[in-house]
Amino acid sequence: MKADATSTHESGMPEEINGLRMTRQRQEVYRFLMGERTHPTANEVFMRIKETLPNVSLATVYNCLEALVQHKIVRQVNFDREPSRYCPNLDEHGHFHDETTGKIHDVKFKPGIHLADVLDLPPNTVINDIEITLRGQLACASDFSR
Amino acid sequence: MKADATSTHESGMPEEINGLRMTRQRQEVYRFLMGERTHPTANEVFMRIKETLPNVSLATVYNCLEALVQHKIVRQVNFDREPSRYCPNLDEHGHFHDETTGKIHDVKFKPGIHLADVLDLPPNTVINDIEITLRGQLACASDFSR
DNA sequence: GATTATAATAAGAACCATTCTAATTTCCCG
DNA sequence: CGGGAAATTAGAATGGTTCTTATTATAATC
Repeated sequence: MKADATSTHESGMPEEINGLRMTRQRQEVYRFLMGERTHPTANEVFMRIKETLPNVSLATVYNCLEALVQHKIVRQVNFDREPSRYCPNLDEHGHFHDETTGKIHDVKFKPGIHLADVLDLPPNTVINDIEITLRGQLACASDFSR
Repeated sequence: MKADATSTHESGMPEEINGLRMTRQRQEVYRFLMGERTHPTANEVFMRIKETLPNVSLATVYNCLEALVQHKIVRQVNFDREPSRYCPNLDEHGHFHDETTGKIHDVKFKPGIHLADVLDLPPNTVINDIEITLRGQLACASDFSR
């Protein structure tokens, strides 16, 4: 029932991103996502930022994530009907779920390729969002190192 | 608690598909999906086959759908976290969700293109499943007619 | 700087697609 | 036909997410 005395702007984060006011909670969610590359779920974000903001609520984490997604600051990634995951990589890319390790990796297109170019869509189709997800096994030595 | 006297094989359906015994319920689910191209949800399948099998249960519809999916007879299609939809088209293809009409359309690749070929994956990666979903608006006159 | 309006947050209840459980029925195979 | 395995049913349970309501923080205005 009682929110923190969340003095909002002590960190080096801008007051707004893409028109979204960066409250303390949104900052923490965003900062965590930027540092993580494991595509965490809402609950994982929640557990992690509770260390910094002990009174944060799960609902707020969902609210923050939704706001970040709607302002195109992070992307929401879904594998089948598993819990949604969140990704700060805004480049056009897909996601590979390694069934051996459980890890999720970003997958880029080969140079010069854009998905819309290889799909057989009617002319003038407007594409607002694309999601590409793969499941499989990575060869042992592979690590997607860049 | 009481199941129908479901005499199984009066129709022209094979007794097995891909090693899956085609019970009456599975037949009805499969037949409906083959006739529909609207990518129905489990509940839509349920409501429809209840007309033929009044005692069918929703759990059975889920069981049937899962069995059909696992035997690669139909595909499960997910848009974000909306209810799963089911698709009898087994060709490699994606799905376009038209936000204007709410309809879902199959999307083919341009001739000769395979998704795995345009992705930048480590060598020897095993891909078990690919899902491509798009959201957007179809130009007015377009209808994906083939 | 104080006041009011608007937006964001917190806590927990509610939602709903899906899965699970237990009992019953059907199918398969001798 | 009989026994065991598989499938079905109905309803309860699950769990990620959303909703509701009250409270708190921020922005706008005086």
